[in-house]
This record gives sequence, structure tokens and C-alpha cells, in this order.
Amino acid sequence: MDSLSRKKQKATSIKDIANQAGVAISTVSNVINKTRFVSAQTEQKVLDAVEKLDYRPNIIARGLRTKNIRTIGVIVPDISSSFFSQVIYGIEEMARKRNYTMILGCTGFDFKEEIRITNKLIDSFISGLIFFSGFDNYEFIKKIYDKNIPLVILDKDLGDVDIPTVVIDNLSAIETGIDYLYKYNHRKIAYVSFTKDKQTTVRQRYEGYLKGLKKHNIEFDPDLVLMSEEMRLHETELSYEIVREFLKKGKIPTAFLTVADVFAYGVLRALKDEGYKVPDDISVMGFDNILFSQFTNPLLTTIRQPKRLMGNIAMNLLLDIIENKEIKEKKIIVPTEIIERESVSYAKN
Amino acid sequence: MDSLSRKKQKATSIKDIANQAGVAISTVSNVINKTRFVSAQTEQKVLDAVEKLDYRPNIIARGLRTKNIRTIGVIVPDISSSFFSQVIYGIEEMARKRNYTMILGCTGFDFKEEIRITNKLIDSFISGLIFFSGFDNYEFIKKIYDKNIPLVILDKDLGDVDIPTVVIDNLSAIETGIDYLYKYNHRKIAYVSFTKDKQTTVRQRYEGYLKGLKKHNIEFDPDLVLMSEEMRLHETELSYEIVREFLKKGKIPTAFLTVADVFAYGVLRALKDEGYKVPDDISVMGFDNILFSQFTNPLLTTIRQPKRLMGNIAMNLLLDIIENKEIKEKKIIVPTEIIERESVSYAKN
DNA sequence: GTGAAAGCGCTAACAG
DNA sequence: CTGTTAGCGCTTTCAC
Repeated sequence: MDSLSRKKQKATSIKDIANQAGVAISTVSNVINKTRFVSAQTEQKVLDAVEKLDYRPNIIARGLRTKNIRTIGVIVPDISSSFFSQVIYGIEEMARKRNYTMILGCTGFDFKEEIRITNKLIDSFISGLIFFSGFDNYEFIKKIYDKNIPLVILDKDLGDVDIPTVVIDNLSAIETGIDYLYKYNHRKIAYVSFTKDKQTTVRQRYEGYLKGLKKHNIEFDPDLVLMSEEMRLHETELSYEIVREFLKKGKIPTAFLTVADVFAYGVLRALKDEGYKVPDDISVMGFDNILFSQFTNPLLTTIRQPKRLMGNIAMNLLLDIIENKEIKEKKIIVPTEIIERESVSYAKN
Repeated sequence: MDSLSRKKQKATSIKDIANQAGVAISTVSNVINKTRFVSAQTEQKVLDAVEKLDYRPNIIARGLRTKNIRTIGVIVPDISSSFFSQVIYGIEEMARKRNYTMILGCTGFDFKEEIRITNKLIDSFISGLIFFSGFDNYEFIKKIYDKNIPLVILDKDLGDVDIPTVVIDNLSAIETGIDYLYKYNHRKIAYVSFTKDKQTTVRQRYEGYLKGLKKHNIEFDPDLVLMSEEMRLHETELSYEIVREFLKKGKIPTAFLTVADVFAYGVLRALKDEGYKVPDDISVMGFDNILFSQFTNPLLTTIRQPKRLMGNIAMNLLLDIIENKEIKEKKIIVPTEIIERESVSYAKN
């Protein structure tokens, strides 16, 4: 017999335990779930039977009754990216802590796939959903929310709606970045970003850029804005190419502010290949503070997002909602901070 | 009413459809699952009812009958690490492609937690398990296997046993690395690794190191072996510190071969801080080829593991087993290759 | 071609 | 304190 095609042997059921212990199945259920008092003596009989027959309750059968199998769905564009995987670490960590299971679905930044997977998850058996989307998709989110499925939106500001959300303050974060650069005497600050149209997150950062410039009376120069949606999939490579092209045109800024550390890596490399020294000639500032930013050359000055914490908070909020705990804030804003390292210094004028 | 504590409205069931369409429950089931012939006319009635009442089958109820909810459990030490997250990308991708759902459990390199989580998953409702463990744990794996739970071991060579496995050839991979370094005239090759005792993977690489040296008649020097288990959690930081300490002792190798790119980053930085130029003074070679190795300074020469492919293959194998397809090979070895970049050059003698 | 009914393993009334 | 039983929503025999 091919040992690969073996069938699982039939598991022992609550009925077997009841027989073995000589009690009713409800009694077994009651000792297992501690759902009503059972005399020490009967309890022991049940426990012995459980031990002897190596019984574990069938979660599916339980789920069919209780409509809850303590499982949370998580939708994310790309689990292999450093930012997402660190947030997911925080999500899973909290799920495990609170005895829930996490189902992960990746969308590959594909809009249709995102909808398909989400619907599939909802139709399956989850108790709630963390939506960590690649796109603005308010209509769709609203539809899910209106189905009364417990839901937390992660990393996307929906504005003034009722849907539970955990975000950072993207606008202020970038604005603070500009403040920082300004303090270091930078007045010609290039901005490297995804295109701003498809995602609130990205748009808010762009607004932060504009607001920061305005605040310090720096004139906005559209030539200094480097945007591409293609970078979504080839982050560092493309920012490298774009910045290299840009530098060849000769309009040289004193600093680059990027919307993701992975872009900053491309900028760093482009600068090096074009013969500029960082930070002596040009400064570079990232966003995210992913792990490798502490090992670039020079070490990357960046704006930190507390990724693991964001994951923790999102899952905690969702489970609080599911378990009907009191929710103080439906919109949680987690703080960012500037991590000063080596890639920014005083601008020479 | 607090909109957060709303209950999911009751979903429409197969019974509702039967009523609506004026047919038997079994008929509804049969058209949905195409499990026996139904006349075009009745079929249409059912389909209309499904459409009208927006019916989707209850997966849990189905699962209770069929003992299968097309869900795979994946055990992994740390989802936030670049290597793991890329493999998981491949795992999830294939699961999705074949219409399965992935449950993810992280163990944080904690031995007890690994067992606890695995048992929990097995007791839940999975159809199979991909075990991507942080430890050697043959006894435990064997026990799972003997329970006839479909199982694939990822990235761990169990030797000559029957359990389905997908691995790289760690020994040859490192040996090839030594060959490469030898070709570049290196004779004093330091080796940076986790301790070799707890994991087959790591031990095999160490054997590859020894074998490579022997093959080229390089005398083994224990002082050149830098190992620490602590690096598990602080990979780059600790390799940095260890290598810095090591360099201060004055016994300087011509090359460092590391067992992970993240270690190589630490080496790179330690070398820089101690005033050595890479590759002019000392060469550095990594292992894994994670994303950021193409952006280090200098660009890292390394041994590539095809991470996404490994994930694809593992999930594919597992699903083939579950679906009783013919299995050609129970042990799949995926090839590695050397990625030549900038961090290795000819040794000066 | 279709329907009736048993039953998957469990929880939660209800009864005593 | 404990037992009996209905039923969650589905698949699957068996009967017609």
C-alpha cells in the first residue's frame, strides 16, 4: 500500500468519550468547555476517558453549531515585501496570543484578485477580516462592512467614516520629514513616490510634501516630483533608473525624500553611480524604516512606521469588536518617528 | 444600536434554495456540486434561486460532512524574515492557484511553541501541513506523519526516510561556494554561521565547508569558524559584532563565506568599520540571495536559493498527495546557483 | 431524474 | 448535578 495515499484514521468523538466514561455527551461537552458545573468525580471520569482515547474536539462540528471557529482572514497585497511581512508578524502574533487562527490571502496588487479573494474568505468561515489593501476601494469596503462582518482596515485612511481603521498620519509624517530636511538647510527637495492617485496613503504623503514646502516658503517645482506606479512591482530597480535619468538632466536637488525605504535604496545607488556622495553632496531620506535601512551605506535616515505594533493593534481591535468589548476609538492613529542615521546632513548652498 | 456589535445576519441556506426553487435539498446540492445529472429545467430553477437569494454554501457544514475544507496549515519560524516570507509567497501562490486556503502559524524559533502550534493546527481542520521548521525535530515530525496527516517538510533534509521533503542540496551549495572562492585564489576562508548542532540545514552547510576545504587541500583552521546561535534573532547585528571582535584579534582571512545574506551584511559593515575594503582587501560571499543583496555596497556575491519556487513546489507536492495524485519523487531537491556580483575578487597573497 | 432521510460531531435548550 | 434530544447546513445513500 502506498503510504502516501493513506487515509486519516477516524478520530475519536465526543460520543466515544461519553461511552467510555459512562456519562452523557452533554456532560462531556460541559467539562471540556467548562460551561456548567460537573461534580469532581464525573469530571475525573471524563478527563480520564479523554486522556485514554486521546480525544480532541472537532473544531468544524463545533463551528457549525457556534458559527465561530476563531479564524481571522487577512488580505494583503504582497507577503514577501518587508513592510507587509513585518506588519503581518504583528497580526499573527496577536491572533495567536488571543487564541485565534490567521488565514492569509495575497492579492499581488491585483484589483480584481483582491475582490475575488476577499469574497472567497468572507464566504468561507472567518470571524472577521483585516483588510490591508493595495488600493482605494471604498465602495467595496463599505459593502463588506454593511454585511456586518467584523472588519478592520489597516494602513488606509477612509476619512470620516465609521469603519474601524488603524493608520499612521501620513501627511504629518512627511511634513515632519520636510521640517527635518529644512532644518538641515535643504531647499531643493526632490520627492520619489508611487503615483498619488490610486491610494489615500500615497496621496496623503504627497499632500504632506506640498504642505511642508509651503510652510517653509519653498517654491514647489514639479520637475522635482518623481512618480511612477510601475515602482509598485520593481521598487528599488525602478527608482534607481528613474533617478539616474533624472540626474542626467542636470537639475540637481540637495535632498531626496522618498515614500519608501526601498525607493531610497535605488536613489542611493543611482547617486553613487552618477558620482554623487551621500550625504556630502546630496541627502537622502526614506520612509518605513525596514530592517535593511540600518545596513545601507550610508545608513539610511528615515521615517519609522511601527509595523509590528500596527499589526498588533489591528488584530487586537478586530478581536475586541468580535468579542463585543467596548471600543474606545474606532480610528487608531499610531505614531511615526524620524530615525536619524547617516544619509542626511547639512545642505551646501 | 452600536454598529460595531451588530450580528451577522443569518445566511441563506440550502434549504431556502430548495424551497424557493420548489425542489429537494439533495437536488440543490447536486446542481451546486455537479455531482449527478439534473435536468436542464430544474437546474435553471435552482440557479435562479441561488442568484435571487445570493446563496453561497456553508463551508463549515460541508466540511463536517466531507472532512475537508481545503485548508492547509503552514508552520514557519518567523514570517517577517526575508527568506521565509519569500518562500511563503510561493506557498500561498500555489495554494490559491489550486483553490486552497492557507493558515499561517509562526513559532518565533521557539521549540515548545512550534509543537504547540503544530498540534493546534492538526487538531483544527487542516487537510495537510507544510512544516517549515526552525529545528531538527525528527521524532515529532515522524509522529505527525504516522498519524497519516498529509505532510511536506520544507528546507530540512530528513535523510533517508519516506517523508515528503523539499530541500536544496546544502552541502553541495556551500562546497560550490568554496570552489568559487578557491578559483579566486582564496585559501584563508572564514565561515560565519549559526551553530551547527540544532539544524540539519546548518550542519550540512558546515559539512560542505569542510568538504570544500579538504577537496582543495586547504588546512582547516577552527579559528576561522565563527558560529553563534544567538544570531537567529539578531542576524546582522550579531554577525557585525562577532566579526568585528574577530578582526581585532588580527588573524585576517582573505574571504568570508556566510550561511545567510543577512550575516554577510553584518560582515560587510564590520569590515568597513575596521577599515577593510571589499572586495579589494577581503572578499565576502553570502547565501540566499534575498532582495537586498542586489543593493548592498558592494553588491553581494551570493548563493541563490530559489525561494518562491521552493514554496510553489512544496505546496504543489502536498496538494498532489492530498488529492491522491501520483507522486514521482518524495524528495525534491531544488537547485541553487551562484550569483556573481561585486563582493568577491581575486585574493592578494 | 428526483426526493426523503440519515447523520457528520458538536452545543444548548429542556427536563428531571 | 446530569441526561435526552433537537438541530446547525450540508452530503450521500437509498428508494422511487
